[in-house]
Parts: sequence; C-alpha cells; structure tokens
Amino acid sequence: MDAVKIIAEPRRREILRLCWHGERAAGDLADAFEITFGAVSQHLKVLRDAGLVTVRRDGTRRYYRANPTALGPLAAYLEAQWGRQLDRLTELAEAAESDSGGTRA
Amino acid sequence: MDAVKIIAEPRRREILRLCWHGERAAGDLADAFEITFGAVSQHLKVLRDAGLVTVRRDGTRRYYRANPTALGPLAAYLEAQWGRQLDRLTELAEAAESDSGGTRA
DNA sequence: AGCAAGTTTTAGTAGTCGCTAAAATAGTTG
DNA sequence: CAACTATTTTAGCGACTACTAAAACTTGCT
Repeated sequence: MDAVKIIAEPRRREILRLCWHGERAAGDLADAFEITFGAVSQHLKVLRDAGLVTVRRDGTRRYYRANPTALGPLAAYLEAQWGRQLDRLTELAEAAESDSGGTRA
Repeated sequence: MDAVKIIAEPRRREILRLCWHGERAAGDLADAFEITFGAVSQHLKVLRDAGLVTVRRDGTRRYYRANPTALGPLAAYLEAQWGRQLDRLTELAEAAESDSGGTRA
C-alpha cells in the first residue's frame, strides 16, 4: 500500500493527528473511535508498516507517535507529481472558496 | 468519494498529470495506459464529477484539462489536517532522503 | 438515412478494504 | 504458575473499487 492510499483513509489520518504532537497509548487512540480496538490496531499496523508511526513499549502498553520524517518520501512524490502547484495550495483554496463557496474535500 | 481518495488512485493522478498543462483528448489519454478505453473513461467520469477536470467538446472528441482551482478545497482540507507541517514537506523530504535513501511513496 | 469514429455507459467479475468477534500473544502482579 | 491487562492477530463478511467486454450514445460525413 502506497503512502498516498494510506493517508486517504480518514480514520488513519485522525490517528496520525492524535499522536502527531506526542505519544499516545494504543488504548487511548482506540477510545477516540467508536470502532473496535482490533480495528484500530489494524490501522496502527498499516501505519507502522509504512513507517508513518513509531512505537515505544512500556509494560503492557504500546505508545505510538507520528513520524513526520516518514512523510518525506510522500512529499517528494507529491512534489514530483504536482510540482510548484503544491506551493500554491493555500492560494488555490481561497480562490476556490470565493468561486463556488463549496468546501468539500 | 472525497478528493483525497480520488487522487489516491495512481492511474487518476497520472491522468491529471497528463492534462495538467494543456488539454488532451480522451483517446490520447487512454493511449497512455494499457487498460481499456472504457476504464479510462470511468476514471475521467470520477474526475469530472469531482470537478478535478473540465471538458471541451469538439466534434466527436472530448478534450480534458486538469482544473487546478478545484484542488483548493483539497488544499484547505490538508491544511486543516496537517497544519503547518504541510509547509515543511519539502524539507522533510530532504531529511528522509539522507536518512534512509528510500524514495518510496 | 446510413455509416464510421470517438466516447460513455452498463453488467458482471476478481480483488481489496475496513470492520467485528474471537483467539492468540506479551507483559505485570500475586 | 495463574490471573489480569493491554495489544495484536486471525477468520470471515459486506461493501466498494478498478477492470473487461459489450452495448449504447453522439457527432460528422456522404
């Protein structure tokens, strides 16, 4: 699974967001969703395998944290695909906003 | 289908790339792939419905062109999700490059 | 009208994805 | 070792996705 597909899943983006600024126990992360602990653990495995999160073991707990540097290759990929347009994404956001009023992503 | 999932599909990203700097007939686009014309047309429909491409009819041909402004909402979404980290993506790319040498996305 | 070229749409299919429920694993404590 | 907590893994399922092949539609030409 390539990185783009991995972060295309809303639940995984939310997980990344939750452990972006500091580590979070797997159980804590799971509590943030209404799905099963098992399901969250599966998402964590995907993120782990892609190197998008790192794990620290402490007792029976696993503490997860987003790994920003792993997003580097993703950035390189986006750069290659979208070129300089990427730099202007925010501008484009505003333009589209005033054009259509739609904010759907 | 949200925009993030739409561009998660490699074939669709390639289509967008092909008609990014100028319009391309549907047939031309289809020729760039080894899949069926029909399959490409289906991708075009997805992109069309999301407003990510615009169409110009000329005779029996349909000329497609990527619509950068439609990526605005996507940008807004990414901004909201990733915040300022997005600005540093290129930096991160370089860091990851020298760390692991891997460029897989 | 008939025919051909370009494109879209439909029906059906194999593979993938995210989920649940339950079993298995790892670590801590008595 | 047994009991308990935290987490991972497995098996199975329904929904969805990208694809092929074929039919339908559109436009231009004669």
